[in-house]
Amino acid sequence: MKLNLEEITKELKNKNIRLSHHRLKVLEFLNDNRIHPTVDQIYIQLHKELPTLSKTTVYNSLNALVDAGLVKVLTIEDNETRYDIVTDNHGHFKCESCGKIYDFEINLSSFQSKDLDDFKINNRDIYFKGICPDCIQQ
Amino acid sequence: MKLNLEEITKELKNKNIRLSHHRLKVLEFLNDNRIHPTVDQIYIQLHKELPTLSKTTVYNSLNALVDAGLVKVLTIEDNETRYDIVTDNHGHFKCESCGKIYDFEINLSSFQSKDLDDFKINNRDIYFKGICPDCIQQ
DNA sequence: AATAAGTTTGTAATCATTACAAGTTAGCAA
DNA sequence: TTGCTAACTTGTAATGATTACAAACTTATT
Ligand SMILES: [Mn+2]
Ligand SMILES: [Mn+2]
Ligand SMILES: [Zn+2]
Ligand SMILES: [Zn+2]
Repeated sequence: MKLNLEEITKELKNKNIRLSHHRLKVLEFLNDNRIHPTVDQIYIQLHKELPTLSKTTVYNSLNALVDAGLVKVLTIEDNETRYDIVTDNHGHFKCESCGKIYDFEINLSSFQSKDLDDFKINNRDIYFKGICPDCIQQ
Repeated sequence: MKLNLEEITKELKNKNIRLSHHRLKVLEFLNDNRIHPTVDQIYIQLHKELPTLSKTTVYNSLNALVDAGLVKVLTIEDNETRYDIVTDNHGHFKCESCGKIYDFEINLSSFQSKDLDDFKINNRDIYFKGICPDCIQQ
């Protein structure tokens, strides 16, 4: 999938965030590598192309992109923050054997609970864990 | 609700974990304060009664209780691990205004995703965020 | 080109969590 | 009851992720 730069620049402009060279690289990485990467995975890879890139910039860029709503944070594991360029609602499954994170489609609006009738829900995260088919076969 | 000590001791024994004085205190705190507390909240409170208690012991105790399946970890926020003595499946809602975490009932097994037909699911976490009724009224 | 606002960098600081070694306690068996 | 051993607790040090900050740099606008 190709990034729509005009669209993205517009989104960012609303929040006085510039689409700098490095931020674009981070976006490209997320777009080309749909693996819900950690900061380190992004940094190590991009640093090969951009030797002057600092890890702080990766953090700054990701925070700016999250603020602009272009990227979503995943806290499926408590010791590693991951990032997802797909912001449409979907569920995440982490394999406890190989560590891979899978997307799955799920109708989140069907998750109604009477207990929440009077609550304003802004965000829904669904995290499952278990064993993926590849690892079951071993 | 009263803790069933025999039951708990048996659970722990299976894993060679003793129900020591401090662990029992941590369990009691979780049982009496259904607020999904952080390590710090537990430590600060218990330290008043047990001045020699160290924070490491709170971590050790919680890890042991989680290993034994008596306590569940919540990673609803990436910068603070929380703990729940209620291990039955239920959802969690965090109010972005007051920070309070609410339980809600939800039938997780009734929501299947075809994408996960071949996956073995061990754990399901549902985290919602938004504004709670108390904060909406302000 | 001048300007101002936003960005990047490197380093230092912070915060949560774990590692470790030494001393203490609990549970079991003699 | 006593002693033994494994498990537990403690304090401190180490680790790892993330943020703070100031100086240098870049970008967009005039
Ligand atoms: Mn995803
Ligand atoms: Mn709960
Ligand atoms: Zn797997
Ligand atoms: Zn609230």
